[in-house]
Amino acid sequence: MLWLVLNPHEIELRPKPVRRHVRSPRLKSRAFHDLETGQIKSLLFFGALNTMSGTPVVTRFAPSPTGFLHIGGARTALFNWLYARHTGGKMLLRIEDTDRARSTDEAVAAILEGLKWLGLDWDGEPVSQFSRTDMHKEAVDALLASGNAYKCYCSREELDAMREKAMAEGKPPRYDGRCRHRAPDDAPEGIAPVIRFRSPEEGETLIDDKVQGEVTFANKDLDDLIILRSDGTPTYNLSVVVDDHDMGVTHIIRGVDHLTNSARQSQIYSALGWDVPVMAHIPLIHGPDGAKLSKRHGALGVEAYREMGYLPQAMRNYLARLSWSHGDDEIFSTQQMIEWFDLPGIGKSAARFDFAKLENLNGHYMRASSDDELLRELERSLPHLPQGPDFLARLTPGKRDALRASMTGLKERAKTLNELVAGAQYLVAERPLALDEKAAGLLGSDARDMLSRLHDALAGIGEWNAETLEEAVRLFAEKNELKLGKVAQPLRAALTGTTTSPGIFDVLTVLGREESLGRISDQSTTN
RNA sequence: GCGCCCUUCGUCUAGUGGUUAGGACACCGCCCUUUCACGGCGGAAACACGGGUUCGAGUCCCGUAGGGCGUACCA
Repeated sequence: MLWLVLNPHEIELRPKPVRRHVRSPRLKSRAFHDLETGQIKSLLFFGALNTMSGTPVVTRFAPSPTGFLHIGGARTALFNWLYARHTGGKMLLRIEDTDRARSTDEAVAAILEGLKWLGLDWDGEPVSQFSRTDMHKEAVDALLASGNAYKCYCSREELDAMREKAMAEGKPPRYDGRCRHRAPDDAPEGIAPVIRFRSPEEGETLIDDKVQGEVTFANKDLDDLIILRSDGTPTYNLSVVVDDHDMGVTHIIRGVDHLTNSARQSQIYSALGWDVPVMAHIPLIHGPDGAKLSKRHGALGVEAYREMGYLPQAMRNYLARLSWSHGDDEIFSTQQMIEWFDLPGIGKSAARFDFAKLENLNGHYMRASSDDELLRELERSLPHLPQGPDFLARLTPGKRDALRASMTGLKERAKTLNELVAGAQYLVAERPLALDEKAAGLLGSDARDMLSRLHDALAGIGEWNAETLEEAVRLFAEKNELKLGKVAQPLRAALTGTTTSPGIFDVLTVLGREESLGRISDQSTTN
């Protein structure tokens, strides 16, 4: 809850009937329209109740489409989603595209795609804030009519000068209110005015935030903000209030960078005679070096994480643990996350993004996946992975079977899907295999001699399976008075071109007799 | 500059006046072992600093330092 503390003088000055003005026919009809769809009604029946007011919880995620969905936005979306799911409420999606110059359709698509990949769904259709400007303007008119807003004719030059002057005097840079008391008939010629909100000059505005606690702002530090641009389009702080109110948002969960906005919005809510939703301002995510997240420190679009081979469930789990905790629990299913998530579990300090931990979690989820699940996930992801398309092109049905058969051994050696692809390269490689440096180092002339003898020993095997192969290789090692490692490592190098792979008998089995013997032969002295 | 917020191992965090300050990641060592992993066991590692309040402060208060956010006709 937020509320506004007005000084008595301010209240007297203002025309009182704010409530009547805001009930414009349009706003009212919207509300009825919602009721007619039956959505509200069904919510009342089936939705969990917001303990604060007894109404169903409605959260929203409201990104601005000026770029991809970055990691901070993704976590904000996750928290909103989690809270809505936890309470049995709804999460709405609203695209804050009122800045036409900076908003793009590509960004909208990227945000939607990012949310879908993360597995965060929303209720209803995404709402374009820009499409609702008529309604926003009506609220501006209502504010104007009630005396809670006024026209300002100051030029940008004047405003800049104002700011510089205030800075020089060590005061907060703010609008000095010079048009605040201008008489309506005192309009300068030929200047398209902006509309400013008439904010209280004294007293303070208190935000009772579910995460930040009670935060107080002196009203003298909050200047008269522009709510309608000179081109007649509404600005963010006004639009947000109107939309959140109209869309029935009960809980606003967003980054702390909005805290000051919330103070101003709280004043607008009051002037409009509306209740302020429950607020929860969550800490931001910092880069690994503690500085603000930037493109160089992990503020990548979620699609970048997909390209790095992370699993959505790992991302969800990792993101959930940033500034939120449930005791010592570290790894939990999405279902548990929903059960456990609540606002009191959110801390106030910012968290650094740690790729090492994300990777560990990702490895955990890969290992925890069944072989089939992981194979499906990999196939879905291949188009997005750097080596994916090439790998996919080589993945014949037979090799896909081999991949499936090798998954158990492969997945515990990979922390990302990219590592999984790298580890599976030997399955799709063509003879003769290229050897990496370490593998080449393993294949001296002694080893190559040994390989030709081993080739002959294996060629005579009847049934080609892990058991018979292990028996044969161990026997071979014994006869040649070699430790198993002395045989297995060169064999691995010949079979995979690397020094790292799943168990060597599994490799032999999956590759099959012909391919295995061929690869061994390729590296033998006599072939 | 001004306003608001933050500060427990390197990192994410538990902790709500009395704990040997716990867990996880990362790191180090050992075990397992055909490689690499996985797994198991063990280790090192923190209450930013200074004042109060209290019989007793990581926990409450004040200050200092450091950090973050905000300060637009962006959202």
